[in-house]
Amino acid sequence: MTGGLADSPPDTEVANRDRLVTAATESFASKGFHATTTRDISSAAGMSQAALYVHYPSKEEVLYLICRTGLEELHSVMVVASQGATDPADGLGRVARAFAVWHAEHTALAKVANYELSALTPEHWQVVRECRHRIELCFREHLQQGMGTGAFSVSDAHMTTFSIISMGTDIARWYRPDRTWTVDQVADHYAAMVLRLAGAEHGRGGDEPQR
Amino acid sequence: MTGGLADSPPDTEVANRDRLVTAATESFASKGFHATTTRDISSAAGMSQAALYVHYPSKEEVLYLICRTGLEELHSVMVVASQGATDPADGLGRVARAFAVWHAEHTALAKVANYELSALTPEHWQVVRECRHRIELCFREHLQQGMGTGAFSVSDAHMTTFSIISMGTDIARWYRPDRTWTVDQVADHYAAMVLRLAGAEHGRGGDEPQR
DNA sequence: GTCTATATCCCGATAGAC
DNA sequence: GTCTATCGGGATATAGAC
Repeated sequence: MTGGLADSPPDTEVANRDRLVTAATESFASKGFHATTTRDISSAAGMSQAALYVHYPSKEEVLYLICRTGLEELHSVMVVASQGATDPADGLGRVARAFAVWHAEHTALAKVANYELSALTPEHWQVVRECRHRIELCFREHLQQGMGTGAFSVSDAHMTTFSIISMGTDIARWYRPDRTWTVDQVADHYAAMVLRLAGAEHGRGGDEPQR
Repeated sequence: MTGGLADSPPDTEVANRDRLVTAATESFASKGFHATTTRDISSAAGMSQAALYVHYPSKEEVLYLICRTGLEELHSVMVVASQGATDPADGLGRVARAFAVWHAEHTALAKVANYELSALTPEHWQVVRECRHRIELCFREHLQQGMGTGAFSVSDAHMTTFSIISMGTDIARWYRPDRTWTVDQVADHYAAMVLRLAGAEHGRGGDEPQR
């Protein structure tokens, strides 16, 4: 870019950029943004403290990047999961499952994107807020769709949506991969609970079409 | 205590102690422990920065006091609420209701006691951890009791307990008193959702005894 | 792009007068 | 118990050599 003849950038540069973000995500998740120093991040990435400022203008910008890209990825996963759903319960279940899988597989990222937002600048907080709103809408729209068809029975879609999201995001706080449950078990249980919250139990037999 | 003749302590002393804790709770909740300075706390309480150290040995001790007393109070509220329950569903519903009311009425305290724990010393964290465990047990015992009698239908008591607590604690993050819902509405909705998670719907009629 | 060294600032906690 | 003043340490971010 700056005038060299070689046009294949050395891999170490992008690797360093990425390692900084990875290290920051882990530290922000475990100790919190303000308890994490730029030395923590840089040394975990195998670099000097000053090297961080070559790649990112400030510690807060690193946080912003983590939150924004993380939530955009989460939203994308949810949208993809909902494609091809056959009915509201199927759609809500798919989205819930994807939500749980993502939170179980990206616990550090999820914790940062959910619990460190108060450290963002007002401008960055606005952007992240919109990401969160889209995710919220994704759940609520599925919920309201089923309420329209009679597949669900929900007294308040907003509060129910909050509860669904609370249950799911908190998976990132209590789930440990090396423990009692697999990611699939957690996701299955979560999806079942979401459908219970939606009041989606068709009688008790299970799959029989409603007559 | 220190030798004075008067034995009625001036009210301002206890008031100052309390105001420091109140101010710290608010600031820890909104900005986080590490983003809060001792000057923030003291000035919000109307005192100089050094005055904090007359009443508490360190900022971390203030956090510890807030978390411990807060969680003990919450547990106490839950125990009292469960007294006089007629059956498992009634008991779980009462505990859930109390849990929701407390979180809606003490949003700052609840946020600190749930999301600032990583700033505690290892020793203090152990104590707070036990408080949290008792609260968790309170829910899980009611759940398992109903599973024993057949009143509830739950595939995994531990995961369901986590979800119940996640839904409830997160009320402190989204509930605003001056908004759409009253505390009672939130508590009613939460209790109903908890019973859904427990699978406590007896058929569909409601109260009829199971035959 | 990475490093060492440093500027600048602010924090938690203490000292000592009143 | 409260205050003003300050110590010692460590934070973010920058400067400048390589």
